[in-house]
Amino acid sequence: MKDYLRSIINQSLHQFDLSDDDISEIQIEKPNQPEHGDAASNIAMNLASVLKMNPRKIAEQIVEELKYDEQKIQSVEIAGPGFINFRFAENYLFNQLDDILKQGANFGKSDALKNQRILVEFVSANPTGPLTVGHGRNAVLGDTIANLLEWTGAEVDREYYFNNAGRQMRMLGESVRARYLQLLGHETKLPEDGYKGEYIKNIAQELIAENSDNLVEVEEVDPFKDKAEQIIFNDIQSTLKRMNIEMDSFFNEKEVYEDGSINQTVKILREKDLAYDKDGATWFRTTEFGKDQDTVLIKSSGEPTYRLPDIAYHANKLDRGYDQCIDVFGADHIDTYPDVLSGIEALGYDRSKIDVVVYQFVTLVKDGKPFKMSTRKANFITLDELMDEVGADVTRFFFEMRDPNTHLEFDVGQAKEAGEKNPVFYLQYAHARIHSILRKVEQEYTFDVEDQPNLELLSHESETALIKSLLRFSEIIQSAADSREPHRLINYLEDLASIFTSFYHDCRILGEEEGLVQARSALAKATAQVLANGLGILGISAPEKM
RNA sequence: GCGCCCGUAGCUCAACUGGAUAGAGCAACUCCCUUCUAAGGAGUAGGUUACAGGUUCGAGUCCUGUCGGGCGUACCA
Repeated sequence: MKDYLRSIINQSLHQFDLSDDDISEIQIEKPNQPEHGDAASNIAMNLASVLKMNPRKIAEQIVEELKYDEQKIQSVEIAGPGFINFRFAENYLFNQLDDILKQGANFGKSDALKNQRILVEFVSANPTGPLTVGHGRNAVLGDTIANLLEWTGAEVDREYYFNNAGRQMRMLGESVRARYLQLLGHETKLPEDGYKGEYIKNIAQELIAENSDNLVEVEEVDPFKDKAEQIIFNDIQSTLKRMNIEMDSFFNEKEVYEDGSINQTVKILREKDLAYDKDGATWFRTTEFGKDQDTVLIKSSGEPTYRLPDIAYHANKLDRGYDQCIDVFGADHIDTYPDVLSGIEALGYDRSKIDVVVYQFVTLVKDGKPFKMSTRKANFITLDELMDEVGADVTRFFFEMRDPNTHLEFDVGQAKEAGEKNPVFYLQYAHARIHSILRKVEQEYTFDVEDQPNLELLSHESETALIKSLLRFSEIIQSAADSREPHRLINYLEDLASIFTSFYHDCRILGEEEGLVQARSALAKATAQVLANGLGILGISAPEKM
């Protein structure tokens, strides 16, 4: 519809002497006030300065020349400072409703990103412990953004990047060893900065079960570290699965060392004089890219900092032919990505292909008090524990319901009191309610399959409002995908559910004249479909009974 | 000090990327279950969008400054 409105406005604009630049962007919006119609354009106001004319005058001229299909548009009005307001024709609404029913589970999909291959990298937690609430936001945002992109036609891969080498992993191994020895009765202390979580003991138990005390004399940390990694990764995978998340690939940082791309990266940077040696370390001239300081790529110990493999890894992604790479990470990593982009650019890649979604921290609120967490100190709440308390659907919903860019307060109490105060249930309830009605309709009426419902019977204002709301679904998906903001979909679904509830109260289905029963059932069914499709994108179940 | 993000109803947050009268949910108050699920609905109250300037037809949204909060600012990840 928006495209149609753009095209007819564009036609009418030919009367003015305008360059293409001036009219490239014809904005169509849904007005806040219903009396302003179903769609509005501010084009006249935007052209006022270019044309040096009164915007209302421009609007009048546009409308005068406007040729539109009366099957689609019922009326066009000029209002306020120069808005052009459109009202949709009923026939158009009925046709579109019919279309929703025909498209069913596919309604809302588009091919806007057809043939685009997109890699979404998210979670990417190193296997040093179970996923915590902090990772939860990352995981859910990444997965939902991936879903949204798939619905707009892109071919999406989900990737988990990790590092199982380095100091943290050695520390993990040492922590397991200490617990192992302790459990076997040896006097030993957990290393300074060791991992104190209960899960370390469980890993040690596992080692005892498999090896009894055979590892007591072992010098290397590997048996402890490897076992820990294996158990923790299994745990992470099962947590993700529980949240309805399935990765397409796991990328080990080790790969960019082994295939030589680390060395290659440094070599190219040196050739371009963007890397140099100082104080025994290798530096990246990030000042060339607007930073205050240069950045160390390789420490004087010979060990690269994480920035170097990060750059090589992103080059690797682009080498794999992705048109767009999206990284999801927390605000604490905000400083690293400009360096990665600079690195990518220096290597000759198009930096605009890397897109970053930064989300702000999660504050867990329990018993009305904020709860600070740290993996190493072990006073964290794992995602699994959270899901034990509130369930997977609620967990996903809470992580999705806010703008990624603002702090998220996750009130466990509110989430748990799920019954009444929880917004997730409002959506699921609306869906279940519709199915409950449809079941009854099915019992009490038998409609001929060939007998098309007469949608023109849907003339109540609650019915019209509901149809209009349903029709917005595709563009909401589009905007949520473009902006990488899943909460827009939630806002929409809540609005839709609320509009449906008004319809539910105003318009009975059972007991009405048969044609009306059929038409309203069709509308209810379309609503359930959109709710189910939307919840599906969010990774939340759409129960038919509650 | 510098960089990024945030500041909207008592609380948690929206506001379609600059549009028309700033909206929801909790909490408070008043009503509504012989009617397809009351996990619901109708209504009342609650605001100088932190503050001060600026840009323009038009600002919660953009720019500058101030105040307040979060996160960074390592040869840690």
